[in-house]
Amino acid sequence: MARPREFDEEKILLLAVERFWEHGYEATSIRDLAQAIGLTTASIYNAFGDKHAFYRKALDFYVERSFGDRVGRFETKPPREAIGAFFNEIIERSLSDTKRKGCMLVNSALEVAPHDDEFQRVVAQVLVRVEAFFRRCVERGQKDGSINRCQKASDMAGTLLGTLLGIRVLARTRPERDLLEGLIRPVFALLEPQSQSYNLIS
Amino acid sequence: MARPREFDEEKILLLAVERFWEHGYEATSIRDLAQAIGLTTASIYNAFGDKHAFYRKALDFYVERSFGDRVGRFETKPPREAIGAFFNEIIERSLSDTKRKGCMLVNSALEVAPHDDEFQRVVAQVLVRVEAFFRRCVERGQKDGSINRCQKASDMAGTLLGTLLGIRVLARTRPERDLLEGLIRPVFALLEPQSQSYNLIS
DNA sequence: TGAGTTTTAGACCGTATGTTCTAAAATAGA
DNA sequence: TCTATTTTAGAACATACGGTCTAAAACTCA
Repeated sequence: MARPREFDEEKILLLAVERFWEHGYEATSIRDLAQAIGLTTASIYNAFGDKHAFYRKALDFYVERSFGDRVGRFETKPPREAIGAFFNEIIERSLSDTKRKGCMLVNSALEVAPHDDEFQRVVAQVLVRVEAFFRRCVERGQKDGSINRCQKASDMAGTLLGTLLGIRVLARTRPERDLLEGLIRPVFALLEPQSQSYNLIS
Repeated sequence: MARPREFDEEKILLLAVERFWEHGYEATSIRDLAQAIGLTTASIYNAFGDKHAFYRKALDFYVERSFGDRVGRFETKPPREAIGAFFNEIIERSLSDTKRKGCMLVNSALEVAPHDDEFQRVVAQVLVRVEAFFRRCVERGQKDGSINRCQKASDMAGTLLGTLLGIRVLARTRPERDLLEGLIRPVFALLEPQSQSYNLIS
């Protein structure tokens, strides 16, 4: 038919994610991207549309990489463990994030979603997915007795989602292990079947 | 001495905060600001320095308005009430935030702090202040028996700070009352002296 | 009133932005 | 091998950016 592409779309998206993730939407120019990726701006426009569409594709790519498999992976574990492993991974990730990129979804939630209905929907949808994952974990745990039944599963799922988002914000300016590990302790205690009798101080 | 200023610095800062808050640092141009404020760019540069310094002044102004008096106001109340009132106010504020501006400090934590040491310090300092406020509340409550002693005050303060930040992120894309009020219920239960026996479902 | 000083208005500077154009290069099918 | 089609490279376009300059305006103090 015609001249074939000289690049691998997946590799391009990986590099695009990297830059959008680190600098955000506004502070990343098409020329930045072109140089980092090794393409001309014309090729980017030809292959991905305009900047808005390119960011959208990068974000989708990021989301699928970050949540797609992860949620499934954790969901096979016992509920308490699943939640614990999820948070531990987030904390380790946050602490080893030397470039302070944070979470691209959270970044998008604050930078682009509030002024753009499309991104608003996309981000909200992912947050709903994460919340649903937490709720399923809590419900399973409450059924098998490994998670405290004092709180409604939906409330607990919200708390876990809020805590997750809080960690991602906090770690961006204060990536301190003590702080992050300390703040999840009470939340985990909340899940513990008889948490109030454990962790007693003095 | 010389020609006097034609504007009131406080009114200018209020308008500048409004725009920086709504659109962020990158997406707000000096011309945007000049027009919104009713000054020329020359006057802005003359009075406030460059864009970076102007944003810094706007952020400081915002912080003092938002945290300065508030923390003091709440600190006179009984500890549990102080924390409860604080969160209720945040939730009401988030739900009535029709422009979805969120919290300018959180926005700064994600947009400017990670790439700028000065803002990194400023934001971290405010977060430390808020955390300290929560810790003082928890410590007072644990002393007078109104707050559960199962968790360390510093851990609880972290949890409260994380929850606060989480709410501010979540509300930006999903400003739903049920979600926000639900998510703080388990956190409040954690404070309750014998929370596990209350809030029992079925 | 006049000298000195600061603020104002708006043109201006160089650069960067998102995006498109032109033309060459590279393929597939006839 | 020729034609059709697509992707490339990079110049080009219009606009917007952060920031400065010039000159007039507006004041204080002598």
